[in-house]
Amino acid sequence: MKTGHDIAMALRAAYLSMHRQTNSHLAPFGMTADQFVLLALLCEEDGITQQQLARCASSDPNTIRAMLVLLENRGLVKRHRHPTDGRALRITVTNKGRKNYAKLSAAIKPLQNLLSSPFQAKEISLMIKSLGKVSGAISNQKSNNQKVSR
Amino acid sequence: MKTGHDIAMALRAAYLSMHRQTNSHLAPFGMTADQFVLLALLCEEDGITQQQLARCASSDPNTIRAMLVLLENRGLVKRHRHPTDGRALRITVTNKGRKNYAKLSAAIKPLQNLLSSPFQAKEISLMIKSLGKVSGAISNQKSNNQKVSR
DNA sequence: TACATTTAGTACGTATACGTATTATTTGAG
DNA sequence: CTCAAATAATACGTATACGTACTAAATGTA
Repeated sequence: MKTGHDIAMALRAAYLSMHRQTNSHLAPFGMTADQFVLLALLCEEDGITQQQLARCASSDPNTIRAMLVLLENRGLVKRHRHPTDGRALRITVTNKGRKNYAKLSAAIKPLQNLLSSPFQAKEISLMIKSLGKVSGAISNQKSNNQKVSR
Repeated sequence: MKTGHDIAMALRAAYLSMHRQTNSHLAPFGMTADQFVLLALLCEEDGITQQQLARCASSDPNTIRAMLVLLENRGLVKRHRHPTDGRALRITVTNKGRKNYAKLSAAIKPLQNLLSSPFQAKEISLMIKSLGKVSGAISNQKSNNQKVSR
């Protein structure tokens, strides 16, 4: 009988494999898998804040900031003050960033196809739904620490 | 239509959520999710080498070494020279390590149950099988760089 | 046996993940 | 309007992930 621990180990193995392979595909272009995720999110929704980006990327503000600094130093994104919220920074993709994204996107297409190749369309949506259940079941757990009124 | 990219993002979200939650459950005991994985593997199969551990944990020798050094400094594992292979190190769990494992194992049981709770038994094995396909499809890709005879 | 090749481990550097603490700004209650 | 609470970003520290380069030991082959 498979347990939660088995799910965890399978998830770990799949994620780490994918991450490693993605990194090795993108390394020749001087980009990491995680940087590519940010760039992809930003190209879809330009001008969002670091906070929003952290949520979309399932990451946290500290990590996002560190990555954005690297991307900004390479001229792929820019961080502007938010017009109405003086605390926030809005992130936009530069032209160079968009060009890079297009190139990289093409470069990893084969890997993405490989990722979906062992599945039928139905299996894919089923797996994605299952992965969503995992995220959901677990992240709701956070509410313990979240609203401890002090 | 869901693509390889959608799989990747769902996998990322699920893994990172799980990892974060596991860490926060284990932090009160001074242990990380990844250290727990090593300890669990070693309790199952005591005396394996760092290489084998790297494979079982879907990780790499550098990472494994760093983690084992931390665990050894806390007296949870020991690294002995392999009796017949002078290059290898065999890792064993100490009594303290086993006691810790038992305690931690109990501590994260609720989280593991939560992880499997949104699923029926069949769904679980299906998801694990799918995750295995992902790992398999992708890690075979490595053969490109693997056997370039020079 | 001699030597090229492979393998296990290590050293070092960069990128991520994320907890905790701090600062600046916004928001909301009175 | 005033001030406490919430929020966005940042600074800093530790742990992981992993590439590359190196050393030592094992192995296979001439």
